[in-house]
Amino acid sequence: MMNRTAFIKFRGTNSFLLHSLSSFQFSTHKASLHSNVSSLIHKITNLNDAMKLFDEMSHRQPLPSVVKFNQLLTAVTKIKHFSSSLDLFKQMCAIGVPVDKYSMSIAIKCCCQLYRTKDGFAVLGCCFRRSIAPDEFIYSALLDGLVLEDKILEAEMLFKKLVKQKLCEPNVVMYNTMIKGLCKFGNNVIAVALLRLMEQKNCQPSIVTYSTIIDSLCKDKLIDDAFKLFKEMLFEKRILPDVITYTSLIRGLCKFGRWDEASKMLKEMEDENISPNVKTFTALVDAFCKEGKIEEAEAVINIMIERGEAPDIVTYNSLIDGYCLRGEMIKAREIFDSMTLRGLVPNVVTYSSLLNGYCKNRNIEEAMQMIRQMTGQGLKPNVVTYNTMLQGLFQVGRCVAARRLFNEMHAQGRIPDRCTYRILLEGLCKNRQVEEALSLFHLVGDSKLNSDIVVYNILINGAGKYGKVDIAKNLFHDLIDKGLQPDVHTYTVMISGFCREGLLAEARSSFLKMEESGCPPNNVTYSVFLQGCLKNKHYDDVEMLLQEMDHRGYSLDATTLSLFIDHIATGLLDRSMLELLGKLVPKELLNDPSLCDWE
DNA sequence: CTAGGGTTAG
Repeated sequence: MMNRTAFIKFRGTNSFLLHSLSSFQFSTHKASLHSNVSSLIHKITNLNDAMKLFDEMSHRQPLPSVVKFNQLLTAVTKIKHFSSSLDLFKQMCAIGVPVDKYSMSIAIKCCCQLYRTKDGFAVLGCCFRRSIAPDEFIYSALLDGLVLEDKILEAEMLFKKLVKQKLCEPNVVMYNTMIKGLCKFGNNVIAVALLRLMEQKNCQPSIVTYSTIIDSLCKDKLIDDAFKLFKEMLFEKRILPDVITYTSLIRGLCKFGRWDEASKMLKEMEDENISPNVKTFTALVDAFCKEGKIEEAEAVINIMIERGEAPDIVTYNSLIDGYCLRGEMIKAREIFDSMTLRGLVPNVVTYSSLLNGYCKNRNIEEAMQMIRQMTGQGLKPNVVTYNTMLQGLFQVGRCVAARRLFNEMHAQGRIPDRCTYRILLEGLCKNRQVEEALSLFHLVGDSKLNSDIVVYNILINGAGKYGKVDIAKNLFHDLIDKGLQPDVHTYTVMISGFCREGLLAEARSSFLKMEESGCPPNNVTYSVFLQGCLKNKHYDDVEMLLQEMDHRGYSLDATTLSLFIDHIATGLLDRSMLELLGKLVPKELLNDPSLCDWE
């Protein structure tokens, strides 16, 4: 190894000497760095090293070949520093490196990954001007960019144009990108059709093709279809699944509570010598947390640590969210702190979960403190964060503060989404400002926001609660006119509104309409209707309703049960009803002492 | 020296 002085002497040129002296970390490490640029590029793991190397390269006389620069850009792109990579590309142009097709394709890819596909097309224009013929890599990057920006129609147009004008024959990667786009919008059927088309065109689908569609099917709860495709891939195409394919299937199974099958899959993958990785474990952690099974989630984390897989930010976020959902904020904070100690930096998702937890616990002060902490760390609240906070403020009745926050959200350039809108409407209704909610609704008018059954459910519920049954009825007709499909909630809030006004006949006819419309009542509907019957001393249907509930395997909630008990205690209902009621007591209430003194 | 698939929050 050369020492520092020897190296400087060896290099000789002034500019390099000055540069080296100004660089604090100069050492033998850099000497070897010079001797073989390629091997150094290979070892690039952080942006800083890459930038230094670029600087060093650009000061050389003569300049290293464009290939070396491309290699460096590739490395920077691989660590996802797209905008730095673009900067370097511009510098290459500026210092006169003769950029080629590779450089161009990297630049285009970076634009696209930065959600600047438009700029990507501008660079494509440069290609034409410099008579660099774009290849499948370049078109593929552009397609991916369009899909990334949800411009699926434009992607489709580009794809078709490539075929029609014979600009390039779509290959498996391009098909996969198109399939990803279709899946992103839930077009599973068309995605499969495209898979068939590529087979027809003799472009063999790959494991990526199958995994993309399998994942999408799992997300849409079509697990059995996913397995059909999985078997096709395995037995007809003889393509072996990998950890990604397994993880998608396992996530799908867990998410829908099919734990036994999930553990069978886990075993199967281990038998195939495919080890679960962080994402596989995190899928398990997340599903357990969402079901409130935090102990199991913690156990998974312990297993993964034992097996040498470090939980990452997503793993911890799932766990934190699990504790927040259970309202165990002290535990959530503990995980948050331990995560920070492990050097993991909390992100917007972490904070949003905590915020949600505090809001649900009606601890607005802590939530506000959390927002301050997150902005203090340079994180900008996003729509989800604002929505969470808005909901929290409305929940504790702080409508003015909510409005102020809504204005701030606007000022910060965050565009309210359909959830924001629902939260505003619900918040206003819950705080006795139904008129305000309705005028907001009318202000929004015929926009897509109002073609939402949930919006109608909120307003009908709001109107019904404040004795405006006529408005509720109008809203119901309005939604039918729009071609929207009423759901269980819609009928239930209508029934609730009718009952509140003592309009039992109308409640009854809505209830009966549910079954006809293929939207059978659930246990909430039964409870609401039964409470309405009892409160209005309208006992004709009660026994029949209870029997139906029993047949459907539903149970009564605590409120409805205690109302029944009151009615029996005061002699309004006959004690013979007790036997039937006993069958409808939910298991978790059986040990409740308050319900022991029935007899 | 380039390309495509799986994770978290309202």
